[in-house]
Amino acid sequence: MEKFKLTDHKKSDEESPERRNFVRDIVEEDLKTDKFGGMVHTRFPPEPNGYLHIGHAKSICLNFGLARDYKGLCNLRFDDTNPTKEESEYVESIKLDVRWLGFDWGDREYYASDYFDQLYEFALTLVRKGKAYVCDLTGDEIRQYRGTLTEPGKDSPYRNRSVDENLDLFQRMRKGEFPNGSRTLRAKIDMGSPNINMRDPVLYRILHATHHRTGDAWCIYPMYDWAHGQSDSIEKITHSVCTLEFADHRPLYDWFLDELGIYHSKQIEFARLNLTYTVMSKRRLLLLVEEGLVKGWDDPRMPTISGLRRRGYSPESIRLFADRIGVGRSESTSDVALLEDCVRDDLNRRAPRVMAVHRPVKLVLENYPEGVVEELEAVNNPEDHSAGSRTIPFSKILYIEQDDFRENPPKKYFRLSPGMEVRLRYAYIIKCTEVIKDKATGQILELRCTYDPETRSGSPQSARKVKGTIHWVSAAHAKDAEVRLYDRLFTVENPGGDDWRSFLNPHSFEQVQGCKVEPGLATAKAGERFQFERLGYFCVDEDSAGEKLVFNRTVTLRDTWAKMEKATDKT
RNA sequence: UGGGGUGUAGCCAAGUGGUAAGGCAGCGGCCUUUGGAGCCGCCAUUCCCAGGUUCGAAUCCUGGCACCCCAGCCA
Repeated sequence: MEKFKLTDHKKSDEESPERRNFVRDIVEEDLKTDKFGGMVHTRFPPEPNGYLHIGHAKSICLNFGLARDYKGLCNLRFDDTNPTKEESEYVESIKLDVRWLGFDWGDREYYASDYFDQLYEFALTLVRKGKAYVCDLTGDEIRQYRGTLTEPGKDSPYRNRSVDENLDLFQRMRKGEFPNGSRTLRAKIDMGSPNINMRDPVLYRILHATHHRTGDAWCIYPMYDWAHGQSDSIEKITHSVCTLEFADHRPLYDWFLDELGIYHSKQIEFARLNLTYTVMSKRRLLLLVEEGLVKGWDDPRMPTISGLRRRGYSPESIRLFADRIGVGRSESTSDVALLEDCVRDDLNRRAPRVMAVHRPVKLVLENYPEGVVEELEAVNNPEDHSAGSRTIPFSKILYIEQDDFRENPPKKYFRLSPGMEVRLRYAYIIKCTEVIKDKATGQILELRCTYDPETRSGSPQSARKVKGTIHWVSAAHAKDAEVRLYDRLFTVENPGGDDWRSFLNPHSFEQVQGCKVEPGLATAKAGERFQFERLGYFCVDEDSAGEKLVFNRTVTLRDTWAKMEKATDKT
């Protein structure tokens, strides 16, 4: 259909070479010096204690992206060393999210808990070397002995137990002879270290708890520091990428690997993602869910992968975002507008166009014949010739957007108003002749218009210049739909402090009933994405069923008119 | 005088001694049967500050300043 302009566009950023970042520099340098035998093997190590969010997506894209680009591998490893917080439900959601994002870990699905035996053996090795001891101090005492940020700690009175005694005690810890919290296994390093992580860190704690995978096989569980690096080593991870707060742990990470004399992975820290107008910590996200401030982990307002998915974000758009924000070591907060730009960028190329009216107002074409229905051709996607076209019904009674009519139009308002002309997309040019209102309330009930039969789309007369084009739907043929509009979850860029909840945006969710959509949408399936012309990108919600159509607004289209109005409001 | 880290535009971010990429946001304009998309242009004489080295410094040196992280038997 050549009468409508089809646009060409530059190719996706995703297809262009990856941008430079310091992690890639390190990897390339290691490849050049053959530090890891030419291998690149990364891992994504989530703790299954919550749902993944967009910050995890950054890490996933980094780790799996490194493996992809340097012909290496990336493992999925669950860091499940704390049975009191972890659940299988989270394992499943994490796997689904990583897969949905487009990454594949092959058969390399690992669990730190797979290594409990090995880790225990490693601990025995350390004990035998005199580099670890069983400590009977209570939690409180350990804290007191640890010293402070500015004062060194002091040695535990149990620090110099004999190897034999340590061996005996540790084995009995493992057998379950002692109650929770009564003893720990600690590394013997340096209580005077300026790095608190080196002040005899706890390796094992006693926890009589059922683990989601190992059941009751264990009652001692390894701490993060003890489990993580050794797990990396067991898997022969070359580059162990983690977030900045673990930089202080690196000396300990290295110490364990050196003492054990095993494969030495390299830990590299990068800055975690922060996003404006939302919160990202698992703790806060959990609170939002638990306190019912949102409808669940997959509430479309949540920055979780599942929330973004339900909102209509595509995996491509999230990967594009990850590429565009880059990877660095300086703490930063990315503008959510960039994320929004990424979905628009992706969906603009791919989402079929469709006409839908949010808040309908009836429009009657006085000079249009009664009972006639025309089938008009409409382009499915002006960005994609191959998407073809469809046919949409047109008749005497239509619905248009309330917002597309103003009785007293402001300057530069190009839409419909009394006596003015406007084009109905893919149809005719019409003129408004009368406004019928409710006498009591003044509410507009109906617009009376005439159409110009010469201007049917595609005819020579249709080339006539008219300021505005609006969307519409034929009243008799339209399907009813519910549309859910979402806005930013918070009203401020950085909702921090104890009262962060007070910045929740009361208008972040609006449910609009009685929307009218073109008939072809009746068969749309959950997850399908569309552009509602002039309004935004929408996707079919999973609540959609049979006759009941439900759409989520992913993001609005860029709206320069709204921007202009807002600007003039201010002056 | 605890340790670790970071400071390049409103937000991200390249830059690795040779005269400040790119994206988002913003601002103009063109084009348009989506006020969409696309296209064009503008947007850091200066890189936290102050000294120094050098023909030449965001890059090197010295000294400051600011911010973030660490005192879980969480990860």
